[in-house]
Amino acid sequence: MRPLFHPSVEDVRPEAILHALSDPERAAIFAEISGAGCVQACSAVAVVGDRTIPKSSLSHHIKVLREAGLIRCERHGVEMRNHSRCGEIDGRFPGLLASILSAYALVARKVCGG
Amino acid sequence: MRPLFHPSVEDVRPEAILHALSDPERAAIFAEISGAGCVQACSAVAVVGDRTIPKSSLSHHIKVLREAGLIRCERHGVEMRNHSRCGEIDGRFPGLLASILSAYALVARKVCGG
DNA sequence: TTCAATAGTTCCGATATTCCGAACTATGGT
DNA sequence: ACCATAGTTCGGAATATCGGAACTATTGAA
Repeated sequence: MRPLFHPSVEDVRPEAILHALSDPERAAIFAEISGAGCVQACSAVAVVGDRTIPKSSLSHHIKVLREAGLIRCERHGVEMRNHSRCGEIDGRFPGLLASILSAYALVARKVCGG
Repeated sequence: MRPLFHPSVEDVRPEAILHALSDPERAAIFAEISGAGCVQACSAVAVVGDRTIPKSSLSHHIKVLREAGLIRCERHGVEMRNHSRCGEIDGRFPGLLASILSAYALVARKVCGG
């Protein structure tokens, strides 16, 4: 299998990032990947909140995140490992990802009453 | 004409903001409204870059920005005045709008070679 | 009050996107 | 070679977006 396409940092576009993260499920997936630094396998993030995401949808979400430049995906044996590109992106668009993830975290906290 | 719906600040959702600003034209419109503090009439923002936006599309963009909580719209006589709600939103999601607008500004600068 | 001009909204068909089950592909173990 | 595991692609239904044409709201003039 040929290596997956990843945009270089300088090709990353703000609209792609915002679009990718404008889906709360995708944002949650990205937050988990970023939090863990490296999340092993798509299946590891297949449950968001109380909903199990169908694997075709999950595959699509991962692809959107990858093509937006937000994550880096590598195959290790039979599974895929997803790494956040948070650091790279932050170098280019300082504070962007942090403020987006904080915004979602704030709302999640409120909704859950935690 | 009954007053337009505007969400209160605490009802503003991150996904709505990101979705609204994930369209570069809409982001440009919002940037202009925010820059001017108050932009008079939709027609004042009807040209983005080198493209003139059809008025039905513009009306739609303004509606999306309004319903996301990003702008406040008031009719003054025959025209609409659009105010940025940047301050309110920043109180709730600190740094979010600033980093998004900066990201777009950075890319625009690069593309235009200015 | 009637008419015209201006500013924006709504309608609706064409196009594009999203969602997800089913079928398919890739890799590792036996 | 075969099976199991992990993920991707296909395809069609549901949904969203775009924009021209028709419509509505407001002001000002006759």
